[in-house]
Amino acid sequence: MNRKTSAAQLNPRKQPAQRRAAETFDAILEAAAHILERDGLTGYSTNAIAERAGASIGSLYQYFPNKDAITRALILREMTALRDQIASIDHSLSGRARLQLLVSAAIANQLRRPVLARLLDVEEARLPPDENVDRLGRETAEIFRQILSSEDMPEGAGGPHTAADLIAIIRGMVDAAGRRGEMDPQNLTDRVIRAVNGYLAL
Amino acid sequence: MNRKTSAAQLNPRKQPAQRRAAETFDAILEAAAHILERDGLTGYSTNAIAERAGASIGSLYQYFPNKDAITRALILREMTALRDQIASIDHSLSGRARLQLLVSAAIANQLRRPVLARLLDVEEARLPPDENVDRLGRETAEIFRQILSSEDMPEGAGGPHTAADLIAIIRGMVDAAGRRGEMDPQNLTDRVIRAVNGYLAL
Amino acid sequence: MNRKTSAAQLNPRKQPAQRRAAETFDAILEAAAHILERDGLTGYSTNAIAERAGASIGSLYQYFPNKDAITRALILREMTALRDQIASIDHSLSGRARLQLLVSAAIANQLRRPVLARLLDVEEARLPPDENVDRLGRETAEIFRQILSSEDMPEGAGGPHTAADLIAIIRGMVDAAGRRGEMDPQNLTDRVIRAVNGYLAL
Amino acid sequence: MNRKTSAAQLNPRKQPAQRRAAETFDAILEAAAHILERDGLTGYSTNAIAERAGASIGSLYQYFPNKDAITRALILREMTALRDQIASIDHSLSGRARLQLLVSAAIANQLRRPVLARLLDVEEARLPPDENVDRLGRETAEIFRQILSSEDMPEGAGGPHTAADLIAIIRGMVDAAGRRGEMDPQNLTDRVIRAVNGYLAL
DNA sequence: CATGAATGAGTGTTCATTCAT
DNA sequence: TATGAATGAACACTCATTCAT
Repeated sequence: MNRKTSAAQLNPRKQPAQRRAAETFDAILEAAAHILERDGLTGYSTNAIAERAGASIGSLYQYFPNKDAITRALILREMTALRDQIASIDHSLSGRARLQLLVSAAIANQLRRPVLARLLDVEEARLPPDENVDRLGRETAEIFRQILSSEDMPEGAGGPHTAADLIAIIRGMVDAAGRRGEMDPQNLTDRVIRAVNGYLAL
Repeated sequence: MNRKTSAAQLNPRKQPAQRRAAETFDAILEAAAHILERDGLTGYSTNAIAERAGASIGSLYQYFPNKDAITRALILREMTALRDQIASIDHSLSGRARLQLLVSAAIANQLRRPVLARLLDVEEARLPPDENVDRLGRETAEIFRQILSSEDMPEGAGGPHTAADLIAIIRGMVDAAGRRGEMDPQNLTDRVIRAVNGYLAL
Repeated sequence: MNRKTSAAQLNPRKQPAQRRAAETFDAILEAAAHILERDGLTGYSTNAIAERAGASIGSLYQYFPNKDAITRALILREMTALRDQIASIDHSLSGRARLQLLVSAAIANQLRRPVLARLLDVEEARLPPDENVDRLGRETAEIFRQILSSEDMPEGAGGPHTAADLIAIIRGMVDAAGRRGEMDPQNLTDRVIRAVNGYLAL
Repeated sequence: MNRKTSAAQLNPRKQPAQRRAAETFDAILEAAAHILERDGLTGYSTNAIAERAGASIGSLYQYFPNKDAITRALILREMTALRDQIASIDHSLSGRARLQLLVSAAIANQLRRPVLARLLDVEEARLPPDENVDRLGRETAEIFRQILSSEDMPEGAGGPHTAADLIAIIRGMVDAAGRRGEMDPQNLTDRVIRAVNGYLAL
């Protein structure tokens, strides 16, 4: 896919301090998301992104040091959305209630833009590890773990792989359904929740 | 002067009739698998495949009409392995026993060469539909369905999405574990079986 | 990751708006003409054209979507030169006088760069029909027809094939002379005019 | 088109002494002619020729040292046909009568397989000069000259370029008609004869 | 002699990235 | 800072030709 990825160049170039800069930054990200959804990895080129964003290719490179940095920013954007959502779950609820909200949020996150989510998964696997992505992943897993270690949870629900397994089950099922063109999100959600509850022996 | 782009040449070019030909064919496939595992999609080029196979680029194109045909042959090879394995499960066993064997086979299949399996999944999603791949997929799902509709299986285990869901759960969990570099296959297998059984309410 | 072969991209990619762009565009065209003359179709490669034009291969593809588009632009350039020349013939002259000017212009056009003209004829026959080329051809034939249907022309001079026949006679004689390395253009012109007048029974 | 054309390798490799050899030789030539007519220069490859001839590519190279030698043999075959035809014109006829037969033969020769004739013209221009081709051309021109210098011919009909001019006129008109898809050979023949007679001031 | 698998230089084309304006 | 023309390494693929069997 890409030429060379010198390690130090994987994150956005500038903090978009000014309004206009932030707008261009977001426009590029959303353009990238759109192209990825509409044309897949095949059509995902920097020139296409810049054109769709209404920016010049030169401008794009003012905000991102290279193409992978755009992809990574997109991954971070989506991961952050999920993290924020599950971080806001009411702590006073029971473990079980919080778990249902957690799982629903994860499903919704994957189901909102399923094609984009799938391709970002693929890209995430291709990219070298990134500190920010890793940190967000750890934070998300930590929230899972807290909920899974509530009193009303079964023994062992808080095992070292549980959070990762749950996310993998959700992603796997939703991605596969998306590929098959499955259309009924409620039915899909029911099945995913069944799988998660079954895994947790709930 | 100009290229001809004959639309749908997606399958191997020649039946490897002679011994030497069959060897070259297999060498190319195995080289492709190796490159995919070692370098990912980034390094997966026809020239790299040919070099690794110890063949010239011209030879490669004697056996495959284009790059995608190599990938597809690889997908077929892996799918066939799984299909054959689960097709040989003893029909006289109980439904539950056959299901455990089925799931174990699927896990083993994904776990044998996890990186390869993952990337072939990605490529399969990108490639246009192929009759042979589709047929193999249908045959595999049919075997799932037969086992899931045994007498000792729960109601609704034979639902329209069950086979696909099970495969998605297995692939999702094993792929994610592979990405994290998880090392204990027995532990992973136990968790996958727990998830599958939970999903089936067994 | 395969090529897209968008079917009918046969015309220049960008209007050379800026000065520098126009220069590069022309440099590519003239380089293509030069290569064709010096090395024939054998040496007529995009890399050779770019190198001779002092441009990179990437630049070449900024101006032309593919190799055939270069050839077509060259054909149009030569056809336009002829059309413009004969379109400017003084309408107040007698039919016979205008015919002599017409034929002289056509001979001169073919004689100016005989090798190039010949090879462009060959390529034109190979290329799929193109609207612009066809239109120019029709416009040119129409001018022929107008002159041939003057009052002082013989009966039947305006027949449906007359324009095409005259062009074919001129091209055929001049091309063959060029191939034989004939050196005296005046002598050649005299013979061509004799053939044309003979054909028209003038 | 071709890689390298070492001068000494342009003619058939062996005199087809034995019957079987002669058959294969002819089969290859006719296959080449057929491919050229059906697929143009684009499809004119040694592998296609061998396949169509029912021979292996290895056999093809037993009879011809390289691809250009096939083309050249084809050119010789067609030139020989014309030369033989016009050589057999009855010497006791008047110059004018012999001329009409001559022109008719040349037209028929070009009209018999017009696409093939056109493409062989193109290839002849691309190939380096060849002794056999040159000799045949000289012989053909000599026959023209003899007829054109008959007593009943106009002054100057036997000029140094007359034979070449006549051939060029005929080829040019017939080729162009073929390209336009003209369908009425009698009408075309009439016009060609008019052009020839006009050129000769007959 | 015949075969056809193997070769590899060469071709057209793409696209991430740079830099003069 | 923004622009977009320019760059060129890299890629998929072809085809004339060779040579072991």
